[in-house]
Amino acid sequence: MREYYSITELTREFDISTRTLRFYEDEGLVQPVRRGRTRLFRPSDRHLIRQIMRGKRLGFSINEIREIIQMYREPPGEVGQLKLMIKRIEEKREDLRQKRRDLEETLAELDQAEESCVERLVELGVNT
Amino acid sequence: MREYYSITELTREFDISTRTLRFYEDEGLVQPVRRGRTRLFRPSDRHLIRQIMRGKRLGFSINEIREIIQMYREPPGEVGQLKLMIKRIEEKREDLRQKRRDLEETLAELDQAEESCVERLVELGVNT
DNA sequence: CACGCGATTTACGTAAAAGTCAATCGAGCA
DNA sequence: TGCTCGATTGACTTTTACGTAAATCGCGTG
Repeated sequence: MREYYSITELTREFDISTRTLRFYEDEGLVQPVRRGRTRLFRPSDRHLIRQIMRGKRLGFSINEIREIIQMYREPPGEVGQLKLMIKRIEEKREDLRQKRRDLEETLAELDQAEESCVERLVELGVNT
Repeated sequence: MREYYSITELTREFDISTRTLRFYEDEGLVQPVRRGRTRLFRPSDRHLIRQIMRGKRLGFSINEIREIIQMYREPPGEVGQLKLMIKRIEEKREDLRQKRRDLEETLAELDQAEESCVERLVELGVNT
């Protein structure tokens, strides 16, 4: 496990720009340490970036991603906070289950669309 | 099956604004017919809106949604176009499969996060 | 017919998520 | 010391997906 990653290493790995990583830092999503002014990203930051990219692919906004990331952290110590956290986690999970239904429906429709295309090709006598 | 829906009916059903529906019309996603200047949405438009909302929840842009919707239409008549269409459909499906992996991973992590919270509650001796 | 009310059009505004550009910095090295 | 090259900072710009406001239209009702 590497100790530090440079900003350009990570931009290449995740195919994003330096501007994007700095934006995520401004937004408090990652907190690279500094040597002078240069950012040094640790494995934990790298892991966070991976989670951010996942969230982006699923269509979550930066704020939603921030909320999700907070859920992965150590549970709070106070009972009220804990119960609130559990409620929020359950809400996010319901959100994801809706996305899953949307996803399966879309996949099914695309399957059908492809089948129609293949059928049409067969009709046209194309050697598949 | 109703013949026509008014714009406000649909804004209520899908919880979106009239501006949004007009925007989708400008973008060519729906094509309501007109009585005078008033838009009349048909069941097919309503179905399209349902598909648009699904796409939005999955984080697709308007352009991507437009592409997906085109895939649902009648297959093209020309062989080259058909093959191209099949290729595009396969790409979109790979996209969706990635989203599904992202989704399952996120759900798993949220499951774990909730479990941690519940454990913590038990430690604190809270009657669940 | 006047009125109210929903719908339309036109145009400008805005928030989110970066992109872009210019100036600057600092570390290594020849 | 001068140079290069990657990194940083700050400011401004852009794109997407609508929001909002103002003026207008037209239809049904009293």
